[in-house]
Amino acid sequence: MFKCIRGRKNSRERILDAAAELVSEIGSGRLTLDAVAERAGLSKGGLLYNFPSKDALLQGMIQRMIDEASTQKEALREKAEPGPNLEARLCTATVLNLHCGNMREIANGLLAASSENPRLLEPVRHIVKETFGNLKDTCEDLDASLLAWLAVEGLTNLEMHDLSPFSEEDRARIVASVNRLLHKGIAA
Amino acid sequence: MFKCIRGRKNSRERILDAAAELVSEIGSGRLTLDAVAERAGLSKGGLLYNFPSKDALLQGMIQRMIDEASTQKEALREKAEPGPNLEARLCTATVLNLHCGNMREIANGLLAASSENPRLLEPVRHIVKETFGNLKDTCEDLDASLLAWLAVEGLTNLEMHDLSPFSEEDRARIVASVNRLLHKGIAA
DNA sequence: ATTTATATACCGGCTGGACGGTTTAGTGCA
DNA sequence: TGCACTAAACCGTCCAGCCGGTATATAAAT
Repeated sequence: MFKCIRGRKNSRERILDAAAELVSEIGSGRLTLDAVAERAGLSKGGLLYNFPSKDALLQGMIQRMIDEASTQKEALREKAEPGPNLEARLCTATVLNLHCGNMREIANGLLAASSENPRLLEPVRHIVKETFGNLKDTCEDLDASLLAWLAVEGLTNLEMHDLSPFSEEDRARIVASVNRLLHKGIAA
Repeated sequence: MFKCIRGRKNSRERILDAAAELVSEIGSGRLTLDAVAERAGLSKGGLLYNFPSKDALLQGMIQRMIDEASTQKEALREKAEPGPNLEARLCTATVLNLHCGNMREIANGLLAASSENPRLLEPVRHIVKETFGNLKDTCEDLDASLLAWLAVEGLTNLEMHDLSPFSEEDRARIVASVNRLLHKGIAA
């Protein structure tokens, strides 16, 4: 099992990477199976062998994003410093990680699914709802936690659409502000 | 000039409304000229008479959003209460208005343009950059201003993708938190 | 050991339908 | 006469999904 004769690496991963990159480069509406197959280094038939339809491919992108986020969050929870609003701190850090460095494109499944078939966002809808519930249940300062969460969502959304006007330093400063908000709250 | 014989209302407006609604309902990737024409209550020829290409239509959606935002912002500036971080307060209020009530779909041009042809977002990119510049130049508390701005961006983005888990009360509470943040800042 | 069978992983040409855009011929109002 | 369309046919392109085939690996049978 887990054999991969032709590909050097798991084909599914290569395909998902290719799709995510292409969304960044040419826009979610121009994502075609042919383009993904070429970028991933296999044929269209091979692509459809791994993902039997375009919807399945988009679902795979969404699922990987969710799995990756979940893994990262639990990893962060292990080494989390004690302090207030833990869940919100984990949540913001995860969202920021998902759109940083070599992960920069992993969230592009959102754009692709949203443009092609909004129903594919159902799992994401569920996660968002769950996240909100967690924050409500566990965070000492819900107002600050929500603001922090929404702010990193806003930041990553700007970055996804390539609309961010922020330099690396700007981004760092914003992240620092988010953390300060989560530790100190809004002034009285 | 500005005559509109057949339509009860400006055709261009009806077309833009129809397109924005359709993006909400069927997803930006499934936005077709035929569907827009049907929804707007005119023929495809009539649609292409008003917007000679799909790109032109998307550009029109973006432009209306920008114009609407600019108008609203200046209207808000007239009756703005004195206080800190004026520009950020105008900015957040405008973004929130653009995604509220009968305006709910006006920002959908972003999704449509992003999926079809990301280059059409250039004017938005410019506005975002300018907004950031304004905040930097005029806001007493830049950190709080940026967080507030990004938070409402995050909120409206969730709403655009129909991912928001927030009730009306939740939303009101978040908006109140944003305003508190802009008036009081982050705790020391 | 050799043949046969089956499964895995993939190739790549093809087709049918959808879609953007054009064209043409005509309509009703000012 | 010009403006703002309607109605419908049409064209070329693009693209998802289909399908027959291929190479390799493993298993079973002889």
